[in-house]
Amino acid sequence: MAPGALYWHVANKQELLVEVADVLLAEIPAPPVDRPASEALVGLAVAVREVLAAVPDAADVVGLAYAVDPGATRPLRDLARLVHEAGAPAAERDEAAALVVHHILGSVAAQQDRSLAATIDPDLPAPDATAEAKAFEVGLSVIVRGLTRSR
Amino acid sequence: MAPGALYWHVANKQELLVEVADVLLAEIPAPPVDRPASEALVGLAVAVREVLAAVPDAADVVGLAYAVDPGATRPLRDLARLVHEAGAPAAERDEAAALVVHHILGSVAAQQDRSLAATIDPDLPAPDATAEAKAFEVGLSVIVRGLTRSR
DNA sequence: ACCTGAACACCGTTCAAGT
DNA sequence: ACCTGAACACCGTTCAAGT
Repeated sequence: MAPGALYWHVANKQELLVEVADVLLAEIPAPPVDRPASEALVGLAVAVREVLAAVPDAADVVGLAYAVDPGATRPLRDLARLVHEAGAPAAERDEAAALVVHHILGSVAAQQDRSLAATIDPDLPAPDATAEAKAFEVGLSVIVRGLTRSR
Repeated sequence: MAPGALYWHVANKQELLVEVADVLLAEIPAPPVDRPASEALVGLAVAVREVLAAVPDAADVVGLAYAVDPGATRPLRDLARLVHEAGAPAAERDEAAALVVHHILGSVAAQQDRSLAATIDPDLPAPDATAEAKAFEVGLSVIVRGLTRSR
């Protein structure tokens, strides 16, 4: 297809990227209902992070879509609901959910930045995926503590 | 000056933006020593966010620099120290500091994304800077609670 | 309805030539 | 040492013309 053909389907590049982000997030399974909210929240956040970590530039794309419409995708709506059930007051639900999303996207972007930097400059160490995931979960646990503390 | 003249001073645009970010971060005052760490942490995070929000692409640029070398700039070193003093165990200090940085950069990127989207699509609301700052502080307070809870 | 092909403006970058 | 001016490749977007 010629590049210009895309503009029959979307108004601009941003709109295209939003649809790409939707497709990426759609393959994430719904969180379990028979678990504590804080536990389900951690599981969902880890799942979202895993999916995005595999896709170059995923953080930018999803970040743009989320910034424009935070409730556009089901996994991120689930995330906001679980944040509330895990202890965030209703009035602070969206702000606390944004914190979780920022941590996910920041973690993905940092890992991809380190990976890119390592291929450009061979002196730099390539990131270890399991260590990155573990560091992410440490930050997550700080958030979860902050949420449960607030009810 | 002609645009090409810049390339006598820097290798590429990314390097230029890194220097811009460094200059901006450098003018952030050191946190006060006569205040509780959690309070100083909030003040510093807010100051960093304010400065970066004014610079296009600041989140990407600082994110890349931080991913490669988290301790490169003084304000971000101060941030990691205050995170520790606010309650993060030494073993989790860097991971908790990364959480704060992710929240700062995510908040800045989201605000700039929304601003850009509003100029492209006039139906979308332009972001309100003070509301954005307030939402950021709600997330920050969740982090601070999670930190103080962990000691 | 959907696509091609050619065009346009814009931008990051290079480089020979100037002072 | 530092800058200009012209060039280049690349990319987002438009649009008339095709099927």
